[in-house]
Formats: sequence, C-alpha cells, structure tokens
Amino acid sequence: MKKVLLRDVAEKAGVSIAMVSYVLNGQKTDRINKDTAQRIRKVVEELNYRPNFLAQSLKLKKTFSLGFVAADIANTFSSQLARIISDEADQAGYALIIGSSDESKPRFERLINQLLNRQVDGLILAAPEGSDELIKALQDRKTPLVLIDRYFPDLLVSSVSVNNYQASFDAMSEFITQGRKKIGILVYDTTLQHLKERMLGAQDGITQSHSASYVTHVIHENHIEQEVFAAITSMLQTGVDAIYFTSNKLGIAGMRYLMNHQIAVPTQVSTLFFDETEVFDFYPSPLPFIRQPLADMGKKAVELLFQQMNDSALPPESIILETSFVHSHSSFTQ
Amino acid sequence: MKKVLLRDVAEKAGVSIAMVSYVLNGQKTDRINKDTAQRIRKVVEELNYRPNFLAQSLKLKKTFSLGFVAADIANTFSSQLARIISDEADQAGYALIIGSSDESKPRFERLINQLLNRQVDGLILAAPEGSDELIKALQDRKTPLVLIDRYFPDLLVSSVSVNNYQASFDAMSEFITQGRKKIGILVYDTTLQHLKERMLGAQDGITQSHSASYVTHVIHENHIEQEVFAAITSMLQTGVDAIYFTSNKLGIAGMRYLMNHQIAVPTQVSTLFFDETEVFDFYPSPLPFIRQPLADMGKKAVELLFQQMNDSALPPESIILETSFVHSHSSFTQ
DNA sequence: ACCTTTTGTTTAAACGTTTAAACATATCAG
DNA sequence: CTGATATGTTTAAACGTTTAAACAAAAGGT
Repeated sequence: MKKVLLRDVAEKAGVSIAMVSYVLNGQKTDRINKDTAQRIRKVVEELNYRPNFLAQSLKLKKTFSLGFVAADIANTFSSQLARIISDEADQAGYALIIGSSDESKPRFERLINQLLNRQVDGLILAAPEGSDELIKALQDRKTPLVLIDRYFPDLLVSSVSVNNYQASFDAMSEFITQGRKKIGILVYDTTLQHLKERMLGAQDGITQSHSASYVTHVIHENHIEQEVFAAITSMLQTGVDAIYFTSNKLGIAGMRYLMNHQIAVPTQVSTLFFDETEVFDFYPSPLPFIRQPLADMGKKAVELLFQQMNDSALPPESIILETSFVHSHSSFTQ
Repeated sequence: MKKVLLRDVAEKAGVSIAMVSYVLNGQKTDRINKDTAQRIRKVVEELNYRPNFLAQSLKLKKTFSLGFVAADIANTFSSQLARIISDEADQAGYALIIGSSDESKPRFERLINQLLNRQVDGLILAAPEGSDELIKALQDRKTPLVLIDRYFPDLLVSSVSVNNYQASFDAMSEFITQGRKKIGILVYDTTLQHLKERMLGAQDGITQSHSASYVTHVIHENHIEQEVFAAITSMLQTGVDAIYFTSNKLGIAGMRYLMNHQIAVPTQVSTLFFDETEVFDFYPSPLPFIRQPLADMGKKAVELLFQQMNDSALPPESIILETSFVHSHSSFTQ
C-alpha cells in the first residue's frame, strides 16, 4: 500500500498541491472557494491522507518534539517526571524523546547531541554533576532549554526546582519537637547544588535550634547500599536518634537496613526522607517525608520551555516550588 | 549562531556538496582523492557540522526512530521495559519515542497514529484490550511491528511474551507442597489473553493436583484497591489459605491489605505474585513471585523488530520466554 | 596519436511539504 | 467600457540532504 501524498489528493480533487496544503492548514480561508475546500476535504478523508511530518518539519524548521534527559530513568522520581512532561507535551501536540544520563556527564553530552541532531525544538534537562559548561554552550547557541530539579548557582538559565534548603531547614523542627538530640544526615558525595542545599538546610536548621547536634555521613553513588549500611551502623553506635535521608535512594537503602536489623522506627530512631516511594506504604509505621510537587514541576518546566521557544529573547526565569511535609503516607493513594 | 550546512562545509573546503556528502557517508571511497577527503573532514571538524536529521530522513525514508507504546508507563513493569528497549534502540543508533496507552484503546490508536505520522521505522506495542483489528490493519499496511507482553491468539503477528499459562500452572505446586487447601486467585476482568492464561494455568494446576480447591475473584481495573480489599476479606472469611495475585498491581493492593490487617504471611495465608516490585523488599517475610525476564523481552522485541524492518517479507515470529520462580527476594538487589 | 579506462569531481533531481508571488477571471465603480 | 479590486487558483522556490548520472582530466594500451 503506497503512501498517500499531497500530490495524490490534489490530483484526485483536480486542484494544485498548494490548494490542498492551504485548505489543510486553514490558510487563505477567505480566498478559497467553499465548494473547492469541501471537495478537497472529502478527498483527504477518502484517501486518508496523513501529512509527512518530516517534510513538514524540514520546511517549517520545527519538529514539534521536545527532548527530556532524565538523571536516572530507573528512579521513580525521574520516570514520574517523564510521564508528566510527556503528557504535557502531548497535549500541546509535541512528542517527547526521553533519555537517561544515569548521572554520567559523557552520556549526558551524547544524549544532548543526539537530541539536537534530531532537531528537537527544546530541551528539558536534569543535568548531572559538572555539566555547567555544556549547558552554557547550549544556551549560547540559543537552544531553548529548561533545567529541572538540578540547577547551577552561577548559571543564568531557566530552571524549575524546589526549595531544597528551606524544606530541609524547616523539616528539622520535626525532629527537634520530638526531642531528638543527635541527628544523622545522609548525603551523597556530590557537587550538585540541590543536594548540597538539602544538607546545608538541615545542618543550619539543627544548629539554629540550639537543642540538638548533627553528624553528616557522605555516601558515594556507586556503593550506596554498603556505605549506607556502614553509616547507619556507626550512627547507631554513637547514639544517633534521628536520621535524615536527603534522597530517595538513600532512604530506600536505609529502610532496608533498619528493617533487616529490626530497628524500631520511630521509637529507637526517627526518620525523615526527601522524596516519596511506594515502598513507604509497606513499612509497618508511617514514615514522614518531604514531598516534591512533581506534577507542578513538570508542568512548569514545559510551560517555561514553550515560552522560551516562542520568544528567544525572553530572559531566563528560575522557578522555585514549595515542597510539602507529609507526616504519614495514606494507604489509599493510588 | 547560524546552523552549519553541508553547503557551508563544501564552500569552505572548495568542493561540491556532493563530495562532502560522499565523504561523510564513506561512499565512493575508492574514487575520492585521499587529500580532498582529508581536507573535507578537517573542515567538517572545524565547523562542527552536524547533519540535519530531518533532511536525511526525508531523503532516505528512514527516521532511525522506533515507537514504543506501553500499557501504563506509571507501572514499573512498563517503565523498566521502556528503559531496556530504549537502551537497545540507542545502541543501534535509533531513538525511541515512548507513549502510554493507559490501557485505553482510543488513546492507543491516537498514539499509534502520532507515531506513524512521525514516520517511525517500527513499532513495539503492548496492546490494550480489543485492539486486535487495529494491529491487523497496521500489519496489512506492512508496518514493521512487534507485540510485547500481550498477544492475540488469532492474530499472526510477531510477538514476545512469557509462558503465562505454564508458569502459573507450575507455581501452584508451591502451594500444594505447602499443604494449602483453598487457593484464592485474583484476576482482572479482562479479555487480555496473557492474563486469562495466568488464571487458567493456575486453575488447571490446582485442579490437576487433586488436593486443593480454588476460588477466583475478578477485579475491575478502576476500583482495584476497593475490590481487592473486598475480595480478600471474603476469602479470609471462607477459609482461603493461599492467594495468587496474577499481576503487579493486584499484588501491591493485596499486600497493603494484609499489612494493614496484620494478617500473618505466610503463616495464615501464603502468597504468590506474578511480577516483582521493589516493595516486596520491605515486607518482613520473603514473598515468592514469578519473575519475567524483562531484559530478554526487551532485547528480543527490538531484535525481532529490526529483522522485520530489514526484510518485510519475513514471516511473523512468536517468541515465548521462560519465567523463573523466585522464592525470596534478596535484599541486595540494586 | 587515438581510444579506453581509471580517477576525481560536479550537476541536478529527488524526498514531501509550505508559501510568497504570479496569474486569471469575475465584479464593480465611475 | 475601462481600470481597479476582489476572488480563486497555480507556479515555483525553498527546506537540507542523498545519489545516479554526467562530466573532465589523467593514465594506459596499442
């Protein structure tokens, strides 16, 4: 079965290719004869004509597709974000091409190049460590672009993120009012600003309470499980009575430990997580956590990106969304 | 900063556009002067020329992109599959456009149309209920296409799936050797063959053991939580001592119930799941499940698809992969 | 010396659209 | 009845590549 072209429609309707194009795109409606238009539309229907996206894109210099490079698509955070962005893009008639850098800078760069080769109209990026210059270069090339989740303090780029510092700062009061005295903070060994801020916020929050101390353990990405286990072991030995997990994955590893070692939560140690996971549901006691407004983040990012695409002269805008503190995860979230 | 075109390279290198194209595509290598080729390559480098994918695709009638329509990308099963397929495609130089039908046939159809408009070179589909004719139509149009996970018994299309019937059948012996007498089976109200086979396999397995009976509860997709809760309540009242959850989501809902109601697993009721979830880790006792070979499924699907794309005359092939029975989920899977 | 190959390069059409500009005919004002 | 204007449609160039075919010059064979 041969592909139906504009030419085929034109031929069958007895008009020029241009006419068909005009009718299909709703242009020159005031000029075109109603009957002709009707006839063309009928033929289009009959032949079930579908425009060739490639040809259109080539001509219009617009592919109606966006690229999203996630940090690690295996992580629920990324995949939920991807889903939201995809839906959002979809509604605007855009397709989303998704990549995952797996936190590797070279891979990130490769993905971006691929996306640009494919002429995506804009990018939403969860940038890995050390990718600042790369982002800068993209910006210099006037590539419409929005950072999500991650941001670089000395880079003036549009971004959507959450109040990492403040949320962490505020959350510590939870431990304080519980009367916790020694708080363990688990962080990654990273230069990523948003993670550093989670740590700093927590530390400052504790310090300023004047009623508790903290100990920070730095975990390396490639040995999460082992290092988290070691960190918690050490913490418990040194009388830590509350633990703040600054990320998703750290939290999961931590809970696995506490579960396996039958540590009573929150009696023996109190816990707090940045980010939510389905697994929390399955812990016998409620596990409080800081929730990021995923849907808003995704929507805002797409919105910002579209703005950039429509007006490249627009100055970069940084949106910082509020997180919320959730005391107990309802069993009835679907 | 202007886009660098083939023309720009040609100009700077003092040759025709064709020469640059030939050199870049490694064609006519025997004819082209080594020095000229070298010079061209140098200019390409200097100008950092990137071919325009659209123009290439239009000319070559190949977009080097595949479409994957997942059943529900929010489900780990789908997203893991997506990740594998994406990686596999990537390695072959193909991009993956992902959609999620959310088990809705109209949405499925819309997504497929979008993907075809975008001229993807092939499709991998987790088809929702009742989409047989649609698949058939695609096949008639000679669209390279592979079904994954789901299949339609009377449709001769390439597909990759697992031994749903046999796996369920065999798994029941687990309950039998435990001496379980009344087994509850939780299934969806669906016409999807793979799910029906999971149910039938289990039923036949139990029947043929001559030592236990079963009761089947049908759950409707849109009220999973409530209906699963009701079903389990009813089962427990009628002396069911083992439950087989035929899917991921049913299992999660079920475990949530058992957890909340402090039902002892496996002492009071034994459980068995089709599919694995991270949440299983967080249950105090090990939860046995049937594992699908996700990676193999994804790889095979891509492989099959590429075969189809290379030779459209190839007859459809159905690959059925083996599942494995996992007794206890290791706490150290990353 | 002349024809044939070989080597190296260019020309030009094609892929399937969009759209400015040109064209043709009908309608209208004076 | 004529020039202007409104109405309806077509022509042709462009988007950025690929590639068959044509061309030109050098090398080889007799």
